[in-house]
Amino acid sequence: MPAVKARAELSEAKDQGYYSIGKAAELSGITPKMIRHYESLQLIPKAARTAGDYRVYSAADIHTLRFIRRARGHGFSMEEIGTLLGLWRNQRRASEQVKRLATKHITDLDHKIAELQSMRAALAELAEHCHGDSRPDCPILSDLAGLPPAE
Amino acid sequence: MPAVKARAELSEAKDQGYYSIGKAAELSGITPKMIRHYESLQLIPKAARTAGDYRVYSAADIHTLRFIRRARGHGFSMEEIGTLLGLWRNQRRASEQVKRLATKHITDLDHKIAELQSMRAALAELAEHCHGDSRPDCPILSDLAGLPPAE
DNA sequence: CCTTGACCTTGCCACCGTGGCAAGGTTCAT
DNA sequence: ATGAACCTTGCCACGGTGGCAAGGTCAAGG
Repeated sequence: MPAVKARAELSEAKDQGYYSIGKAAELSGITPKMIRHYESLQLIPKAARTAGDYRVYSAADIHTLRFIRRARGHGFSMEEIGTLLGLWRNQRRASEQVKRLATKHITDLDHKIAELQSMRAALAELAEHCHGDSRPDCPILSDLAGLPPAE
Repeated sequence: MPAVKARAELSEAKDQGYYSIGKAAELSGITPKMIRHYESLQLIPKAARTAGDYRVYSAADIHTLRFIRRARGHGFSMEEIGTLLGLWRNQRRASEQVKRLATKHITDLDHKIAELQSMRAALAELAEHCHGDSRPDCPILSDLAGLPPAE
């Protein structure tokens, strides 16, 4: 008897406020591919399935996916997002835990920013002294070669 | 007849100023693993081999490896480094080409820096308003959930 | 001569986050 | 009933790096 209702199950699901993975992707801004990936990482619970084995998502699931998308936007790693989701779902969390995670992430970002900035500064300095014309002499290459800027 | 000289070939090579991959790694600051990887990417030419199939490196090879290490330190991608190596080896290059590559890379760095900085600013703002105590209310989670900072 | 240990060889798997493609199944509208 | 649009799983790729395993080579010392 599952076969009987199978044919219409997806549209039934739609009627009841459930979404296919494509629709969930559209609503959350996460590709179907990544939604499946997050499921495999156990970031999100296994989606319910129709008789035809299609995943279906509730409005609450979409909400979770949006949460993930925003967290990615802040640069959190998948692992951190897993923790954040746990805290979000736990009504008895302490805001201290969230803040600690965020603060740690901010210092990570600071390190990355500082690293990129020092690369940028070094390169800008070199590029500034490069003629940038048809001559071969170039302080950038000299630097990479480990020579004094022999310009 | 290769078998005759095989036994001593590595030490012979050493006498002639050639280095094993481990020594090259030590001198260049690049792990043996990555040296092999760069070879497979054709970033560096295939190393010569002893009769025992050990790779051997000349002082010039070490120089190239150092070049790569410095370029990585400036954040250039492998592909960009390939181009830089080509320019370095080409006596008739125009410094303009090098400068263009570097300038492009600087703007890439600027984009990344700006992205990280905006993440950092947003998070810092949220974290600042988080009590960070035992209470569950947290503007960081509210933000991720897409809610107004309901604090 | 033979052993020992340090080094080398190749090859495969992992990370992270994402994208692509292929081969097949389902659903829906015409 | 057919075709288009969607879904399913599974594998491969990127970049750049690390790890591990199973085997070969080399130098030194008993």
